[in-house]
Amino acid sequence: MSEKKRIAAIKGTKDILPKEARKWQRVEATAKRIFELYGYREIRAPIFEATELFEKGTGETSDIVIKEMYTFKDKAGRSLTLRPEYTPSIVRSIIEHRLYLQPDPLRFYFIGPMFRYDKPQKGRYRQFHQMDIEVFGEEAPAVDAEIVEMADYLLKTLKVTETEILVNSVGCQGCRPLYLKELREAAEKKRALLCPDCQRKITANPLRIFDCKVETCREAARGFPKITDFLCAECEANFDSFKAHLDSFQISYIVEPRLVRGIDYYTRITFEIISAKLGAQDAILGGGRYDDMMKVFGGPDICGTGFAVGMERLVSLAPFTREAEDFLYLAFLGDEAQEKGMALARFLRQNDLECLIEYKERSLRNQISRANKLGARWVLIVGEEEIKSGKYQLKNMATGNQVEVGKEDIIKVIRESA
RNA sequence: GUGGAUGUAGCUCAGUCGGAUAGAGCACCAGGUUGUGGCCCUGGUGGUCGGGGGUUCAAGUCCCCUCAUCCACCCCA
Repeated sequence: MSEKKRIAAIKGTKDILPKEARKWQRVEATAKRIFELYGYREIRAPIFEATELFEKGTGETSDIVIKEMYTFKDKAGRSLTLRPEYTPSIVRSIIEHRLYLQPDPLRFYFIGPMFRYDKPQKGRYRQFHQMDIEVFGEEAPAVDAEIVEMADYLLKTLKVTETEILVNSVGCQGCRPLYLKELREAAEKKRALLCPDCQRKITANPLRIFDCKVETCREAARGFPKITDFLCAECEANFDSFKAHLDSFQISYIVEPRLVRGIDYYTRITFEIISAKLGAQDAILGGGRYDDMMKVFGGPDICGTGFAVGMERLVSLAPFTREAEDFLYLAFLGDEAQEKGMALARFLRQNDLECLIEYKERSLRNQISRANKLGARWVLIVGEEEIKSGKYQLKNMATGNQVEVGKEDIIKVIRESA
């Protein structure tokens, strides 16, 4: 504590303390249950991979690869990277284990930490956690719609409200380059009206001009071409079908032609679910289709689609009612009672009852006071008299009522009152 | 990487114009009550005032640097 320099958690990381971890457990359990209902199965890949995996998968022009990766050399000189996202790992795993030759559907989910060297702020951390789901080998837009529906169901189940679903199509290798060219030309004509930042974006990433908050930029951007007007016939049909399925699910969404995913591999359908309660980092989850990644890694030509949920963001939005902890505090008086008490605690735990007992002698008043502060629902008193008679005092902390019970009846009384 | 705000006890925060042993509430520990919690009363533990340097007779207070946190840009979950 009073050492010269105390060691603190690394910038952008944080401890999830027990109270908070309880929320995470609830959210994760709910998500797993729902993912499994839709036929997804858990997959777990290593936390670090060959750096090349992300350079090729996430994309060498993406911000993530250019400036946000935790890359290091191991003792043999290999370049390794703490994963900044999960999709490339899954693709690698599928190829490595030839999972596409299995009869099982290629539907996976995953929960775990990711690492990006970003400047921390609200909803953004250097170690953060994502839940990912991915489907491979299904190109029908019905599956994209089903994914959005599943995400929607997850949020509703967790009682996350006031969210918006944004959808877009970023086109394919055929139509997107054409659009970008048109957009650049349109922006170039209005260069004088744009802020310095947006002038830079004209060449770097013209789609981002749409995000600018400067009024003159917004004004100018209104006249710019939209990707949705440039989709090729196939992409347009694909997008229309996707939207039609969402309509039949009666899921409302907003077509947002400005929705660009900052990862290079996306093709066609992309989507995001946002909440205004999150601040500047407003995406709870985001995803889309990546039809070319498997090929890029020398695997079969299998398409993929999926999304990633930001756990920190989701947990912060999910309302959480703390339930009373159903546990028993065992109060003992004297050495003999301590021995008896420890044996009793063991017995109760083996009968599936959470049980706490002190390790040093304290007054009964003190013990019951502690039981109260800790939130115990029951106190079992073990003193000399109880040991003699084999009957213990079982106190209900909420009502203050106290009954005398034998060892075998403790569990019974507690279960019956629940 | 750029910009702004904030750092005083475990938590929330006072601390005047630079002035004496750095405070409060909550929390924690003990006692008031030899075998019965919550309320109340009494006492106690806990701080190198984020760190370093400077100005000054004197710095929690003023100046510089640094670190951390928060917020925003960028980008994303």
